[in-house]
Amino acid sequence: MNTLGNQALGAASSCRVRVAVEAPQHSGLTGPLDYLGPQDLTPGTLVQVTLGSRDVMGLVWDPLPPGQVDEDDLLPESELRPVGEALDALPPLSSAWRRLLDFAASYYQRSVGELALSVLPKTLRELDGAQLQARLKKLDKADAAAAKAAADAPLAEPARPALTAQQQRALDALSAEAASASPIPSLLWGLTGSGKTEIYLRAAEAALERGQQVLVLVPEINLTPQLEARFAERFVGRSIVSLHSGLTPVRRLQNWLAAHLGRAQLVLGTRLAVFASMPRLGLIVVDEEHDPSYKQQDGARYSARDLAVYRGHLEKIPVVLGSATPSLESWQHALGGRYRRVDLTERIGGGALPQVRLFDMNRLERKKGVTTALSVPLLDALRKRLERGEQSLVFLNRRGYAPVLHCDQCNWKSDCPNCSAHQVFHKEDRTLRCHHCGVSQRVPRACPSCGNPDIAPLGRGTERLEEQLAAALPGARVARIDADTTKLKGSLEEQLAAVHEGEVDILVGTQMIAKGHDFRRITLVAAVNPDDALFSSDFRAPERLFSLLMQVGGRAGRDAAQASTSEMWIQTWYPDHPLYQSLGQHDYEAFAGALLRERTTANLPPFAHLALVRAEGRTVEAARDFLVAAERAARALPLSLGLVIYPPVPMSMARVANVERFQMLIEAGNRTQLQRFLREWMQDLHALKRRQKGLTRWAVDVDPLAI
DNA sequence: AGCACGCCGACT
DNA sequence: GTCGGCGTGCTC
Repeated sequence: MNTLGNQALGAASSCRVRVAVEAPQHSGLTGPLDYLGPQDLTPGTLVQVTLGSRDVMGLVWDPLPPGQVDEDDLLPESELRPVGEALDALPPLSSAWRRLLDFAASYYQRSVGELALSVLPKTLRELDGAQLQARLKKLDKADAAAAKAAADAPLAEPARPALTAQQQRALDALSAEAASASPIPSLLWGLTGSGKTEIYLRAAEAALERGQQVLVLVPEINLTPQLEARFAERFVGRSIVSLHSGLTPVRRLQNWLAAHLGRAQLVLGTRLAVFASMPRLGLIVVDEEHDPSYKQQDGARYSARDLAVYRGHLEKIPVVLGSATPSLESWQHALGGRYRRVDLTERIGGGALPQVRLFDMNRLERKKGVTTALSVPLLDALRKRLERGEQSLVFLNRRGYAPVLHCDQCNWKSDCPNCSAHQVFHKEDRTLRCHHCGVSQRVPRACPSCGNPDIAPLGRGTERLEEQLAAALPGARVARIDADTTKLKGSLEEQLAAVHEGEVDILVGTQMIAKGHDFRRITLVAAVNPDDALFSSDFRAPERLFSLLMQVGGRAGRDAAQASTSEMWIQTWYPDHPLYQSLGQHDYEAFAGALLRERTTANLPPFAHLALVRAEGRTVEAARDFLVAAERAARALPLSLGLVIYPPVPMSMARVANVERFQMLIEAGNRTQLQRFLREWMQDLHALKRRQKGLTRWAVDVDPLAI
């Protein structure tokens, strides 16, 4: 690395520079490392540095305030290595951005370097100075051309629908917040179809007019094109880019640069976009803020929604969190006044929410050996839609034909050889497949254990439901949309188009069809077997079920003319369950209230703060022993009152792909307490890891979604 | 995580 | 003799 020495020597004087380097979490290196660099090296600049024997990308970090420097910990300058080439063609990442990353790294217990570098586009990390300059020049040219084209084209005034009185009030509330010197986040609580997107558009418009950039987060990649189209239509001539993991590397770099250089006025993206560098950021929108996809599930397990709120606080800009069924965390914040609640309770255009009918499955006469997936009244209701030429949607969140094959002579079940789960029977291709590790085999002709030829499917998935519907309703055009029918690229769009074209009478699907798609002609939605989630060990399962059913229900009655006749059927063995009762009234508020009371007594979030340490090993012992040692280390730390350490237990899915998994839970009364404890404990865990043989991985999950 | 260093077995 | 197996430990 010759180029670097020259540059370091060329500067008037070299001094100690802190550089966040791309060292993985497991190195145990947390903070930035010290290097020697020119005095005028601006924090936020990308630099090439040597780490051990290899060259890695680093990011110049802020010097420690003099009071915080621990002289004893400091390596003497003579042992520091010089920084390499600086990519100073790129404007430095801002101080606000660095503070966001400092916070995120420390909150989620990762090294800043690892986090900061991992949220930059891969291509950027691989570029050298000359390549970067070439890229920037190319971008300049493209920009100039686009600007010229925009100037030449007459600006058509986009159609802006008139706001309802309620929307106007909501927008006024958001504007008031935007005008505040340090705004608090707004929780936009709006039913499906109540016009939340229009509010986002108007709020964005106001920010753009102030010359600011706007960041809009959505939970899933497949929701970006839709929203992007909506924004593009409204903001003709403005520069809109998207940021998500589905982009090609070069595209991702281009879009990231456009945001970083302040040229993209709107940035739309999934959770990783919360780290987009935006110098004039003026508004952050988090759509469907309750969605679990905002929580990263590997690497640094951050919550993009929570970081969006923190970022808004840092930059003193408004944050809008939108949802029909807010997370209990956000709801509680709104109740406590930390967020401003803004309500949209009416559907646009006079549409009504479907009437909810709870069908009590206990009323079915039970015939031996007959699986009654579909009740007679539901079939009648479906038949009625069929006769009227209306569409129905039947929702079952379980793909495949049947979740398990069973031999009733010897009690054999189609267990997965690698996981603590059943292999699912897929009739279409005659396979048994594990949905966790992917292992697949042909369906056996007879019981592999006792030879009984009469092995039978137990329970039902979407494949079987499709079959049963077709048999029960001759002549109906039944279609199925789930992960199996949409494996090919573009096939989801294709199948949705067929539904829109009216080529389908009854659509069977998993939660895939719950989100975003605006089916105009559906007047009946049925959930045939939603009960499982009521008794899940996951304490957030009811919240998710409510939200999912609300969302699925929202697919019906979008067309005002048919809204009055639209229905949502729920087949349940527990029609009196409070969740269904609240759902029947479309009463999220009552439901949230009841859940919050439960959470208070059970001391669960949002009233407690949790962290989970997970360990994976080749053997049960390896995974368990690591956590046993971790527990011992934890108890040796000075523990403050209210901090609870739970003993290690196997995860609910104890084995996946032949990996044994254990976890242990930490519960704290408040965030600071949890943070302080974790910071200490992490040191121990890094040390323990090195001594634990057979341990494949371990990770800490702060604010875990499921425990 | 990489990557080097190091200390033992089977090859040209 | 030395090529290479992957256990151990470090990276400013």
